Amino acid sequence: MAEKLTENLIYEILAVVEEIPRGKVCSYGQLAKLIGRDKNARLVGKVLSHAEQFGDFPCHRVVNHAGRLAPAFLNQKALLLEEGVPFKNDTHVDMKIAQWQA
DNA sequence: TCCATGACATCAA
DNA sequence: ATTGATGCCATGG
Repeated sequence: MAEKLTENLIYEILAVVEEIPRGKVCSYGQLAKLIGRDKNARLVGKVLSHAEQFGDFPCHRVVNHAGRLAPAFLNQKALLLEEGVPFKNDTHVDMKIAQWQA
């Protein structure tokens, strides 16, 4: 029973997350806007935190607006590196290049 | 219903 | 770059 966060919302977010091309990343705000809830960036994060439980989603391709990685996602950096995402340093992605353009 | 929390965003200093 | 404050919306107790 995973659908606690408005099943509909989850579907919209995950649908977009799945669309993120390899080697690219997306910000929560950008994602929120794509699903029609530009103010619900937090919801996106909350949903993504559960996304792994719903199935296999590239939640590691989702970072905050600063290109900062998730707080409890140690493998994220390695995963993104594997996909060819350019890092500015150990904690930030080069959004300038890696941000996904929908 | 009210209050607290949150993998956020944006601005000011 | 870092910290603090404010906004925004949904969830859970």
